[in-house]
Amino acid sequence: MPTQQAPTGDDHDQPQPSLWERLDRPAPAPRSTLTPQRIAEAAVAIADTEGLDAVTMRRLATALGVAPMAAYRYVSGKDELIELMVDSVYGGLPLDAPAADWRTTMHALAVHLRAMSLAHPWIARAATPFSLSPHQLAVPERAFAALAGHGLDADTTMAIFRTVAIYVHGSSATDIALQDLRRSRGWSDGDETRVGLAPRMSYLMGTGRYPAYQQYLRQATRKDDPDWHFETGLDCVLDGIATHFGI
Amino acid sequence: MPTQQAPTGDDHDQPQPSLWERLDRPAPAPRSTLTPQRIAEAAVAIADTEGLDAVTMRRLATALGVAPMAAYRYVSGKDELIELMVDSVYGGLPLDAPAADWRTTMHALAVHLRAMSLAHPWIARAATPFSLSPHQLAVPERAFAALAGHGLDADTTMAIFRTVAIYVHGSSATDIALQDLRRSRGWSDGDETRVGLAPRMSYLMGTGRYPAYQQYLRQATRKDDPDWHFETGLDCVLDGIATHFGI
DNA sequence: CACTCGACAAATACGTTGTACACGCGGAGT
DNA sequence: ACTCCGCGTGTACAACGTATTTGTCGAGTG
Repeated sequence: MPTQQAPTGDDHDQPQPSLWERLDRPAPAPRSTLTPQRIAEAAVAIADTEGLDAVTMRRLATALGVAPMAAYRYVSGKDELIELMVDSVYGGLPLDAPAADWRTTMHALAVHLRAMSLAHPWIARAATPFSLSPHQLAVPERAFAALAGHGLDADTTMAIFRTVAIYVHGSSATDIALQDLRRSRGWSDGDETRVGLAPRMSYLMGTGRYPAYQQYLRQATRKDDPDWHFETGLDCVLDGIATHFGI
Repeated sequence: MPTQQAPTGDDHDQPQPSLWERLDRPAPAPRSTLTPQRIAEAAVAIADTEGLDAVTMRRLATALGVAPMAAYRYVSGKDELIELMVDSVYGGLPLDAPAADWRTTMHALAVHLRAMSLAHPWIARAATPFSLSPHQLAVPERAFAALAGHGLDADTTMAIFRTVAIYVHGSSATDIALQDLRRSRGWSDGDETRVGLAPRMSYLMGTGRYPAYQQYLRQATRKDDPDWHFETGLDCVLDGIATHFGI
């Protein structure tokens, strides 16, 4: 029913709603000042607790206590909203003073980036490692500074940073994908996940087309240790940089 | 939550026969015009030419010449549709016979995976490198076979594959993100992109907060050569594996 | 101090999406 | 020949992003 509760229906009878009528109307609209920061923080909070898909212009608006379209004064659309969210999170990245050697600095950078991704599991899906936002740019800036002074040319420096950044980004994204699968299926620990995946697995292994993979499943002992995998891969990447460029 | 539709009572054996299991059971009947293969191919065709967002259940249905809901007989929802699309593309991956040494095999695998990602630019966004679909599983299977015989334990073997796969995936995803940005803004070559990005860039550089990055921009000469970056990073990763594990 | 006006938020509306549900048809098994 | 089951159709709905219109606050001006 297209009902309309607007009290201004027949105003020739009563020029304006009476004082009492006005009095218990919901709220005089506290005129909360909206800022990009507040918008970003609210959106990040929603994404952190309910996932990126829960970040809806309407949901964001109710979280901010404003009307659905209010945020459009500050962002041109949802894409910009997400850019804003990503930059906001990168703003919280700890960029400690560069260590003596490049490797320590790059390792620390990688660890911090990973921690950031895991704390905001939506960010890997929302961001490319190389967007041109102020706080994201601070990451290559730090890396370039750490790599300077080894006689590397600009392209090589970028290639090194790119390789590390991509590895960290992809590694976190992989961990998070599994985490999301778990959450969406309601599995808590690794064993429950294995049980949940068992039908699919036993079908696939039953085909006999994956003997090497099957052997891996039987012998592996660190399948549930993403940190070990992360560190091992990162060491590989850093070792590779060191030997490939002799630094 | 007691959520189980079970429209027909023959599934008390197994709750869900898992897409893939259903897939290679004998062709149900020639009388139906719709098959998972046809659905997957049509969806992939749409995604290839118009992007992943253009893959809509309705759009897919019209491409197949059927009613909007028809595909739901074969996939339980859009998620399964995308799984099907990804597996279909992986099915076209050339897995040539393993070479003598692991490095050649892994390098070839990486190159083929990259070619596949660039040919279907939506796939990096749609897939994790480690989904459990039949054709995707063939990739680690091949890698494990290539790495066998070096005395590596199962966890290490997986770590190596994981590192390479993540690098390839992330590298392609990065290239594609830039490509998408170009296409969405209508920029054709690298120069046009630079012109389009100039305002943003000059603002950011004007803040003076990124001296090292600014220097990179001045000195770099291979900014538009993603293949060079890919190969350089891949060589790093493979070198790292070789030295880290002494193989 | 009254008034105007521009900036901002509210309200409403539209087109599109994924998908639940009930229906009709047509060939295979009895 | 009749039945039944699997397959495609049609209709419907809630939720989404966002364009457009409408109201209202508060600073600037005389």
